[in-house]
Amino acid sequence: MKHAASSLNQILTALADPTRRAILHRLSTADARVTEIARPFRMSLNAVSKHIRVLERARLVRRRRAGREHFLSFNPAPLNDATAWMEGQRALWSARLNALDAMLQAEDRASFDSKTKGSMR
Amino acid sequence: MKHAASSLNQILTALADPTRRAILHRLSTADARVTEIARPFRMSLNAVSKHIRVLERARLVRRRRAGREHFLSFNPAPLNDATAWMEGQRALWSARLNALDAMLQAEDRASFDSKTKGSMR
DNA sequence: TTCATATTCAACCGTTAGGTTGAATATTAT
DNA sequence: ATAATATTCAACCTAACGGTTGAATATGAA
Repeated sequence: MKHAASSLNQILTALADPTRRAILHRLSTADARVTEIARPFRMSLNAVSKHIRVLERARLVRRRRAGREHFLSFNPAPLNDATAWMEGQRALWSARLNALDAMLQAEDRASFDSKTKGSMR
Repeated sequence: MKHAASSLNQILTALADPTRRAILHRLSTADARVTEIARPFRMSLNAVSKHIRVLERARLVRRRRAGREHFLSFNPAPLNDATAWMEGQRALWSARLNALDAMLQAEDRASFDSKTKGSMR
């Protein structure tokens, strides 16, 4: 897998913008056309159109054309890639904590041994 | 919670850069100093220092100073915020699918009823 | 004290990102 | 055929991003 990093880049940069997250949120409850999606925003239709393209590039949004109107739909699959990466980090992190914990427990055992040995004449 | 969006912004923009993800990956297995972190990269120390600041702003990295050296550590907590948002989208999405499914099943039942009723003279 | 090391600050530079406006294109409605 | 609608394309602007270099600061070592 050589494209994993670059696709992760696209997914995460797509998600990093609040407007795009709002669009995605909207689409996760119902499909919608470009104009419908743009309406609630205070920016131009063109600006929203650009945001949608970014989401498409990240494969978070799919487009189905029907005449002059384009229906957009949410595709949750790429979110798995993102969460997978995060889970990976957390896994490394907890592995490290477990190792540290084991080490400390071993130390405790050693200190207990030495104490009992000392007090046990 | 009014700062949630802006902190999500910071977290996701921090994660959206591959250099920063590499730094985080490195830190999730062991703490390290700035110079240590910078060494494997082909960019200047200053560039890495900047990346670290972005990660700090997102609270994904903590800094502990000891004399002239700064020890950095990974803080996984903000990843929860990010995954929580994604899980939210997926939840909406599957709710929607469930609703659609229920609707289709109801339709099937109706069509079955009308068929049996029709054949039942 | 002097020198070396660890790190940031400050200024700059090229590229990209997010936004605007205006025109182009394609489709539907009158 | 004409007009209205839905959407993108193209050019442009500004601010932010990722990077560089050079100097500043603070601490540790000789």
